[in-house]
Amino acid sequence: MSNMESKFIVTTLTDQVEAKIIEYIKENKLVPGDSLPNEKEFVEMFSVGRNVVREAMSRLRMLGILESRTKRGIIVKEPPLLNGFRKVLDPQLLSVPTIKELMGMRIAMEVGIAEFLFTNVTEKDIEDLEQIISRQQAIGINNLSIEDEMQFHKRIYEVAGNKFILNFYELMQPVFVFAKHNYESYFEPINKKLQESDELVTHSDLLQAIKDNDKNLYQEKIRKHLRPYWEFLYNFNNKK
Amino acid sequence: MSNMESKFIVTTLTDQVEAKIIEYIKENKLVPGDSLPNEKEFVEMFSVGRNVVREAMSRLRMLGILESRTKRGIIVKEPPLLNGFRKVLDPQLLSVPTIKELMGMRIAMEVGIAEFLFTNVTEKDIEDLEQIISRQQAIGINNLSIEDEMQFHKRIYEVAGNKFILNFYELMQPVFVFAKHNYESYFEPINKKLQESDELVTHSDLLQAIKDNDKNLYQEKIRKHLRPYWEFLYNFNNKK
DNA sequence: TTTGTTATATTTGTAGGACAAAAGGGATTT
DNA sequence: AAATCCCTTTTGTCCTACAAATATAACAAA
Repeated sequence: MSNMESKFIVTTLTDQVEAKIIEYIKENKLVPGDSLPNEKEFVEMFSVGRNVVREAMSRLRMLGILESRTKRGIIVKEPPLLNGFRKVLDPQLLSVPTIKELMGMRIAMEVGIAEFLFTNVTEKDIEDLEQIISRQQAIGINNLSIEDEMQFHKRIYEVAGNKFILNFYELMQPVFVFAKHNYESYFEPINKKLQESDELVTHSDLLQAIKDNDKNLYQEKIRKHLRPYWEFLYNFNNKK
Repeated sequence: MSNMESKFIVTTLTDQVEAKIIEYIKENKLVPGDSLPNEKEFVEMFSVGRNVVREAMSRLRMLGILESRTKRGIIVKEPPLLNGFRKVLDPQLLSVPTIKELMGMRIAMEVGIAEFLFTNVTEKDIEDLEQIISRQQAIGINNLSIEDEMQFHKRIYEVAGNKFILNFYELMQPVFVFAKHNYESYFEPINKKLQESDELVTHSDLLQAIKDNDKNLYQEKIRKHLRPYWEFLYNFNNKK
């Protein structure tokens, strides 16, 4: 079975059993709600110790693929998509290049959801967004508190109506908050330069594009709005 | 958010220890490369059995947050972002509404990466895309083989230059392949309707927009190109 | 017969011991 | 000083044991 019988054991038994359990689910076409064999049966099926089976199932349980209750056995679940992603998205664990890619992802998402935003937006949504903007308090040049900054964008995602994208955005927030906290001194000069060249885009500008029902303009503006983060990360990366 | 609010929310010791180990990493500001206490020390630190500590660490090892080698102990790693995501992205485990949200994500991404696509694209990239299109063989109305369909889009992502987004797309592929396989009969009528209304967009149309350096047109066209999938899922959802 | 209660057996969660394999560190030899 | 060998530590795996939960069977009551 394991043709890599060398000093470098890259796959542990747990890794293998984890894969085998997933394989079992696929082969037997189990869908959410169906029940799996219990631990003992897997132990016999794979000829491994109970610990190995338990570790493998523990992983799948964490991801939300499995759920087990004492005596009732183990059932397959529809997993929350971002369970594992959440735990990995710790700014402390990620390098700047990785954070830069995440920022690129965010820009792409916010530009892209304009497609949904403009078909879904209602008068009430626009009022909400106006309210949010009116409560914002600028600190320096286009520099809002984390909460204010988040609130507006989150509302945009909500209007767009894709829960997965919204969850995704919320998970990525800590990373951006971290970046903003740690490198705030970088943003001010970038913002200043943008302001001088008349390229600075505020939330009001974004809302105006929504009111005008000008999707292309909105996409252009959201890109520019997020540009300071992007530019900072780009510079940081090059310097390093 | 992702917690299914069942009557009995059971947090096992393993869940708690998993959280505590992450907490330990944060509190001690451990970064990739730093080493953790060994199993025994965690056992004493948290007053639990070794199995519990091992299960918790096994999870973190799977996500790529930890790496352990015999005797050298355990070190913190920069985790691959999509390790956990990959395992839950099994079309067999996901419901149609979830797949629909993923499709929305894809549309947003492909519209959004136009921002990067148009700044990065070179003459050679355009030649490549032309080559890819020339090798494609249509089956029915704008219906390509999975491989042909994938190849073009993958190349677009590559040109855009964000590895995370590319990985993300590649992970989602099986889901879309599954949808296409299972519901192929739905696509033909949708495509036919689009063709009659002159709204059908082929890869050639997309490439033309790139050649013309018309970003807004490209974004409009990529949305329409992906629309059959979207529409199918929308209909399917409503019917169900 | 049906319903309600109790007892039994099964299954997961947790603890802890044992041993093999790997690898760092130190002692020994050349 | 360099190479070699031995000891010890640490992870990976197996095993036994027991507590808690609960499905199932057995039994009692209506």
